[in-house]
Amino acid sequence: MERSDLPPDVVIRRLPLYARSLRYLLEEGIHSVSSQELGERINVTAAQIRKDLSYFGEFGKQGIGYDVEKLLQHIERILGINQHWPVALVGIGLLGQAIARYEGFRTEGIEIVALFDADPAKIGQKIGDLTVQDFAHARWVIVEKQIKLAIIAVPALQAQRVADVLIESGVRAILSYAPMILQVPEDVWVRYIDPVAVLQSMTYYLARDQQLEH
Amino acid sequence: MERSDLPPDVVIRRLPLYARSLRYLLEEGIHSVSSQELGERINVTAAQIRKDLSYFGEFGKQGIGYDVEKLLQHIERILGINQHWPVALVGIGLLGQAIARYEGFRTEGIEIVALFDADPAKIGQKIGDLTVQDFAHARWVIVEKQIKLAIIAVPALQAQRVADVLIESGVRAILSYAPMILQVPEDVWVRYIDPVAVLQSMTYYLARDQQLEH
DNA sequence: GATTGTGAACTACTTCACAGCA
DNA sequence: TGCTGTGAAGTAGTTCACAATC
Repeated sequence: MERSDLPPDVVIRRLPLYARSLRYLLEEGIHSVSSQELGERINVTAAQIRKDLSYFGEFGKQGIGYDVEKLLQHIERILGINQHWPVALVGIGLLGQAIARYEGFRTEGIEIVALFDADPAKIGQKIGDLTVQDFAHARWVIVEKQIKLAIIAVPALQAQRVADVLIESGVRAILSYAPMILQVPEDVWVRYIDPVAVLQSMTYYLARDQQLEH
Repeated sequence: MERSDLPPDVVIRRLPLYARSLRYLLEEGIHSVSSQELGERINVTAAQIRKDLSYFGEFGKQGIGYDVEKLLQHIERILGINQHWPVALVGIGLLGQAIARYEGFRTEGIEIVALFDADPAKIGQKIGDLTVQDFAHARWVIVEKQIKLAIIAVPALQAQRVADVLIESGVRAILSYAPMILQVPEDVWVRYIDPVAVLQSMTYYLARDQQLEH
């Protein structure tokens, strides 16, 4: 393969799963792994893993496999999660609070450093060591802290307005929990967390199987 | 196209987005829509929408487009969300509580009808009109209420054990928030909500753009 | 005139299968 | 001998482009 081939986005989206699995291996004290073994843990074929990694270099040893720690470091470097990425969270409802307190977000490159809400009842409230700030001041904080990544956890109808402000302030990637497709400039990345859509896509298969039973 | 072609899973996963957009159109009082207009709202090409729908039948009118209400009904029928799907939620931490209280889950086919946790401090607690039950009793409840769908919101290391019990009890589709790939029989569907992985995949592009600036 | 439904063409992604190396 | 890295083959998904038709 030409190294000039850009890695497809599907590959980029699998890398965090590889990284996580490698971290679990390390915790178990396993220091060497083959593409086969790694694949079995995360339900991906061995060929897929090898092909994915080949976009970025040669990290394994024939006859042996991969050094877990080294491969993890390579992947973290590729993803940029060896760096520190400050994240803004907008919307401190129940979901926002759960996100703000979730330990899993305090790992590998990502740290929530600012909380925003427009509700006066929420502004000033403390969550962990952070204080909820007025969304009206978001711009200043985002510029000041050089925040490029944001999480949106506001109701559907407010999501676009919030996204517009964030992007204007310098945010370049958004993770949105709002059930609403956002319109953004093409140099901004948006991904969605949409549990309802996910459940509704699974009911298709359940309904179909139910048919077959009768 | 042969109607006998099975719709690919990507198509099934897009249907809930089409349905949601159609509901929003109805709320705006719009009763007719072309594939072009619908596509612009959800950032999907017109051809994609038409092709997707063609797996299931012919729902539009040449020169006109689609009747919003009728198309919505067709899609809800296809997805099986015209039926009622009782859902079990396991893990009533902060995230579980946010999920249990989230209004968005109380729509279109889906209803959380049982809450489980293993923590004695949580068992008996009321959330909305539901009472948190001991996970040890999950099996009986799942069989009794014929629950086929479950949401897992427990820590990573407990997720597999929880999934095993759920599946043994009759659950056939799982939405997991745990950062852990589950091993399940092939007739069980699993999907993941993994915000950390999503954020970490976006840092790739941010890091790359940062490179280009220098 | 506008817009659907759909084969055909195209693009993207995955898997195969094996040379090459430890 | 065992396992990687990778072209080639195969499979899946998207877009094109246009006949059909409202």
